[in-house]
Amino acid sequence: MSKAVQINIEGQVGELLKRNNLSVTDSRKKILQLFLEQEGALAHGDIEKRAGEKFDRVTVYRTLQTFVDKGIIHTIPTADNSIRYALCKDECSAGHHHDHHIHFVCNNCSNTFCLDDVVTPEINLPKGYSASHVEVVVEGICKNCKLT
Amino acid sequence: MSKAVQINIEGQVGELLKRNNLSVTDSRKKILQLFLEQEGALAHGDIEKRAGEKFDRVTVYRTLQTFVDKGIIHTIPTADNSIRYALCKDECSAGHHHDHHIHFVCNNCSNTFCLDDVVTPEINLPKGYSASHVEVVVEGICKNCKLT
DNA sequence: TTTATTTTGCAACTATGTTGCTTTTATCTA
DNA sequence: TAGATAAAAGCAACATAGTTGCAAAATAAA
Repeated sequence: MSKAVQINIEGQVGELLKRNNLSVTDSRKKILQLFLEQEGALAHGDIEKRAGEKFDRVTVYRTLQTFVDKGIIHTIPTADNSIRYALCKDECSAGHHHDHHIHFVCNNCSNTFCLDDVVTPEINLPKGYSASHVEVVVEGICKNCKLT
Repeated sequence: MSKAVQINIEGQVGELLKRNNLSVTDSRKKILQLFLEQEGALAHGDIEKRAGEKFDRVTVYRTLQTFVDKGIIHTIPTADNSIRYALCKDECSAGHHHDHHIHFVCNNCSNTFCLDDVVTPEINLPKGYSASHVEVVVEGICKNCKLT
């Protein structure tokens, strides 16, 4: 990553935290930075590793929970029972997530992506059922891994 | 449950195990019976509790894994990071699951149901992505919990 | 019924997630 | 900018979830 982009991300991080009424701390800056630098989603374990063993495990848990609560990141359930986290788009706010896109898990690189342009389909439920949220996770091969 | 139905289920259980080349043991019978008696899906914890503390935790893990491998049950990922298990329809076989239905998690009773009649929709993926499996989990209120 | 194979239970271990409390850090205000 | 106040981090201890190796027990086969 170029120096210019690096500086830009550092600027974004402080902004984003303040906009959500969060005090700006080292761990929050570092973890948020990881998300901004990263194309796909991150699991808790990834973050612990990539934060350079600088922060306590508990801090990572609490930071992620705070970010979810504030609508900065959202969770993605996957078949292997390991929750992934990814940045929300701007429409999300504290206590109110508005992510209607689908998620894609690559069977090759095992990265998880938000496909922001693919909205969740309407599901025709049987009589008596009513939906409040629809989660779609597609498994397959991502565009970086496809055979050309 | 009536006596007649009970006997019928016990019969099914042995059949189902033999058909899948599994030796018929107490724990397999008991756990499979739980699934047959149950409308919704079961989490690992449910099974441990409802098997009456008769079996070792490890046995439950291994039995569930065996059933998944043989195509007797399938897993359902949920947002709270607790995998649920449910019976497969007959089309599934060892190493080859064919479940194309969607799953429904009730926010009231927190039961999980397979909606076998609702097939997973076609998803239009961006260029470069290819899908091998689509998982749809709908949250909301189930037909047993709806206000009438 | 005996033998061979599979499965279970146990013990120990690793990983994952949570809670209470003290110390440290960030923010607010004078 | 320094001190007061509020928030977050770190630590320790704990709770839960999941795994592995191995000996004992149960099942299936001969």
